[in-house]
Amino acid sequence: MEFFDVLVRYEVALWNAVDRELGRQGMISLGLLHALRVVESYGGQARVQDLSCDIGITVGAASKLVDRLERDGLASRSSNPVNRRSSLIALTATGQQALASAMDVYSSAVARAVGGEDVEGLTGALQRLRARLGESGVGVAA
Amino acid sequence: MEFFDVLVRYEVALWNAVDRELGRQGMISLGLLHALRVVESYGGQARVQDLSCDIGITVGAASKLVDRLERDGLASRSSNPVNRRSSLIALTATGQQALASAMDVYSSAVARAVGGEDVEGLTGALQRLRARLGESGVGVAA
DNA sequence: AAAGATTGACTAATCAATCTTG
DNA sequence: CAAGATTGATTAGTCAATCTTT
Repeated sequence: MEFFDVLVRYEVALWNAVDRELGRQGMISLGLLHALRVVESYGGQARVQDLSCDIGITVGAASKLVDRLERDGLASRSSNPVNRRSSLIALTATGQQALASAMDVYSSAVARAVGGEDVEGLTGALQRLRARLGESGVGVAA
Repeated sequence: MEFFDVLVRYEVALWNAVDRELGRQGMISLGLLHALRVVESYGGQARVQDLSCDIGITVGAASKLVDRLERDGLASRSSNPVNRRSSLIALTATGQQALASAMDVYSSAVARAVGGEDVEGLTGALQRLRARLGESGVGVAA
């Protein structure tokens, strides 16, 4: 139980700190950066569902998120030739630019935040826990 | 960097899973539970600032959160005799009840989610990182 | 003036309903 | 009908401005 509290508090604190650091240096918000990284990870073939799943928000929220990305010129939808129900989302040149410069600030902020702490073991433990969560059935309809 | 991604993804996934579990069993949301626990931790003497700090939201958001708690009959403000600028927030009987029954579901959900995994070392590591974050100056005006 | 809180305008989530394509 | 996405109503957050008390 204690574990959950500590995890949540640290995650929130780290997120907010990195987000403020991005803002102070004139970059996009961490929320947007997070989204752009997911889009990039699909190599210009991301679907709304992919964002929803990888970011951990609902499909509706992901759809509106893509609206904002398009409105801000960071990404664009194009029709999927294989399946006309969905569209494919790719970064624009502006989006790639914004991603790259924000990543510099992000990387150095995270590095500074964790300091010399050995974080590899921690990362592995969190990955195991994530796999465990899937198997646990918590939050899934009986 | 990888660390940050893994941390955020796990935290979001765990939060959502526990929140769904609470909902499925007719309990208050995890966000509300989180707030009630903070209020309780101050023993009926919580200020808006305390919620803001402990939850990691702005003071404005915390003020509105307390509005909702009052509206739903879970907590109430009373005037602080020592300092009339602030008021003191305490759980109502209904709030204590809601907290207690939600905590049962919450505890068993978290326990089930982490399974047999040894989480003590992990908790300690996260606490060290949190202290480290404060010292790092990330997200603080130069 | 600073500390504590509140409010208003705006931005992002949620869920449920809906529309389109397979 | 199922899969994929969008939309509308509601709920929570952010920031900046304001009000009261110290």
